[in-house]
Amino acid sequence: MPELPEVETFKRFVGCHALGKKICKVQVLHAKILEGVPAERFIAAIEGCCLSGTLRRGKHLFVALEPVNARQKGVAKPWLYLHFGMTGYLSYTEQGKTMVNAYGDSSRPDAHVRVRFCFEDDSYLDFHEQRLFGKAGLVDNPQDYLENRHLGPDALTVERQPFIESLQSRKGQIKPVLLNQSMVAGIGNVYADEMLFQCRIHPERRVAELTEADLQCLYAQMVDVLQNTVDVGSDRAQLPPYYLIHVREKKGRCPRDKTLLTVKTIGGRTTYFCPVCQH
DNA sequence: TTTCATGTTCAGCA
DNA sequence: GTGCTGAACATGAA
Repeated sequence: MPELPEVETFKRFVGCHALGKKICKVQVLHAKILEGVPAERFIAAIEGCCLSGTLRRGKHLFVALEPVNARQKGVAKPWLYLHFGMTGYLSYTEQGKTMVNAYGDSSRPDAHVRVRFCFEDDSYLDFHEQRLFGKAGLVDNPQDYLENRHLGPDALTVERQPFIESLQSRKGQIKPVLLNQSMVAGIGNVYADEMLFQCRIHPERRVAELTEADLQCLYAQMVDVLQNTVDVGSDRAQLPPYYLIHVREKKGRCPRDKTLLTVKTIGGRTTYFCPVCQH
């Protein structure tokens, strides 16, 4: 479920708990999570480094590695790359106490740890990913990596006009366009539904049919919805009561008019919307 | 036992 | 090249 706000929360989590710490050991508990790098090389590249910075675009997180010992100094280090797939999250454990993001699952702490980064002070950072759709890897240059994947600008930093122009350059239904990471990076299924609900736009509307007001609203709500979620540390329960997210379930009712929500597959993804107030 | 899930990528077709 | 559909990936919950 991690979309942009959750990954931003993970980024801050790393910044808060792990930045500046030296990694003395890396454990790869499930090699399938690694993307394009053998476990030995992944481990060798990271052990002995400090985590020295973080970078995020859309749902992609990069952590800068800085060599600590003299032999490695001056050598260009790759970045640690993390993608959280559908079920990924981080936890940090110090003196037997485990901290998990609001978003994470603390009921079965070790069940899906795929990579563990151990620090010199005996604390450690765990990358959890139940379904193995996520990825961990090494990237020489995050910009090139994102470019090669045709990733669009980040949804929280893209400016209004470029966003609207990019939207208008696409054809088809609005919802699949919002989910297209090459248009804007970071919007996932849940927040796409939320933006459309807040703007009262039907998810199957063609982009070409949207009015100027619709486009302006989408930009404003994209920023609002994502920023509001970041601001509550991705604890969705704290989002405003009029958000669709609280009733985004079978038999859920529209927060505005209490109409039974429609559930429909649009662009291959389960979509919730109010058949009365979204059109 | 079967269906479904919040992400991404790719094949195939128009 | 774009748009659209469906499948695949792996796991567990309902």
